[in-house]
Amino acid sequence: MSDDVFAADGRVIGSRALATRRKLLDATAKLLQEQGILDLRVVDISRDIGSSPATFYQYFNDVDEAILELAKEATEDEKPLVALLQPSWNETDGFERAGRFVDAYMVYWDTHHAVLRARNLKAEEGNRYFRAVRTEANLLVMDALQAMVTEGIATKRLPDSLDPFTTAAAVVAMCERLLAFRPEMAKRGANRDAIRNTLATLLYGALTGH
Amino acid sequence: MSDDVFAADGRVIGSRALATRRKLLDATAKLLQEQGILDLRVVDISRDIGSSPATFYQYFNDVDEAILELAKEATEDEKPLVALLQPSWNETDGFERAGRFVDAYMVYWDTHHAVLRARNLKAEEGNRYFRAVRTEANLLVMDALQAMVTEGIATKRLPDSLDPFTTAAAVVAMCERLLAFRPEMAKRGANRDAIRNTLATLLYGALTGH
DNA sequence: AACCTTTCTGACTCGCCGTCAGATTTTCAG
DNA sequence: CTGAAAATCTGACGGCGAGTCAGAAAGGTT
Repeated sequence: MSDDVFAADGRVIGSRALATRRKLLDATAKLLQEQGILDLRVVDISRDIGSSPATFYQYFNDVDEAILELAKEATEDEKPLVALLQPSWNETDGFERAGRFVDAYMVYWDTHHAVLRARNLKAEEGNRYFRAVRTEANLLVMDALQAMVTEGIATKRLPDSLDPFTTAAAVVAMCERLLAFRPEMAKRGANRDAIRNTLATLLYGALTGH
Repeated sequence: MSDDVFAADGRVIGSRALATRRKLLDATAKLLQEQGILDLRVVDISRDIGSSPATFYQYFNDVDEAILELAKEATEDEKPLVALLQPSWNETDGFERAGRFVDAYMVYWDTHHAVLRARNLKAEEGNRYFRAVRTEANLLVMDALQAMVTEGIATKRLPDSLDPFTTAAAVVAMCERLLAFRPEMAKRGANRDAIRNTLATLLYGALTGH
């Protein structure tokens, strides 16, 4: 397997081109954050790196392809989260570790929220490539979460009306979406610590039954 | 206060125009569902009702305005959900009532998911009007949820590390987002009943502490 | 029927998308 | 160092959808 990066026409690209491609990706991420996916235009991305639209199409067939690449890069940053779930949380340090997981998740979300939001929208609208990337990212964490729930059910701390896979999905869903609400919750008085502790309490309860 | 409906230029419209406006809203909802917000074009909406783009602009300043109207209509359908949360769930019938709430929420979501997704995207991207509509919709249910959590903390069934407002937000977040995952979860073996029961169990636990 | 009001639309300008031929820059053999 | 080949970049263009407006069409009133 090769680490070569390809242009839109399939040829392998050199270091100058690689740098241009990188600048395009960074500009895409920046504008996605500033303007949102609905107002993201290839013209603006190109202009941002002092180049012409044609250059963008040298490296990506369309804007989606660039966003997809960014989504894949974001997935990389999700991998370290798994370590915070293993081994399973126990009664001694479980709640504290749940808090650390939430902290790490918040940093991850803050770093990538514009890209993740775009990824999720595309996935929900049925785009297979974005679905695949989202599923891969979610499964990373969900495998570990699912194992925790299964263990909780086996030791009778959790009711067997919980389906482990669905519970894992629910936990991911809660983390993702609650953080999307944060700006508005802040206006209504819920500060970062309240959110952190509440989320940690809910996760600790749902995953371990303690 | 009047129930008059206005055209984009502010004049009150008659019954023929009202019917046209209705057709445009219905077509917008349909195409939003079929094609997603990223590919929603005024040309298509107009064509769908056998009319010209100019007609659309008689009634809405842009596509957002039509979607906002649909989002307001969806909020109406959320109101009945509140009744399922009052009075608070107790040990006798609580779990069963949680299940009924989840059922109703699923129907609500299935009916309006395309519009709600668009509403949420716009709200998350910072659009104040969509934020206001989303907040209003969420508060409907969250007020009741928050009361349940406050009661659970007062009776020591729930830990006081939970912030009632945040917990209510987390519950709404979980419902909303988990349902968005549903199509993919189905592929991995989680059927409707598993989702329903898991969600009901999690809600019952998080809201009442039972 | 003549006139007035409401509603609809053809036709236009503008800006972005995506393409391609050719210009520019870099590489490297001799 | 030089000149030719390879890699990279871009000006300019056709096509399409957004949004506007003047005037056409439909409907209502007397």
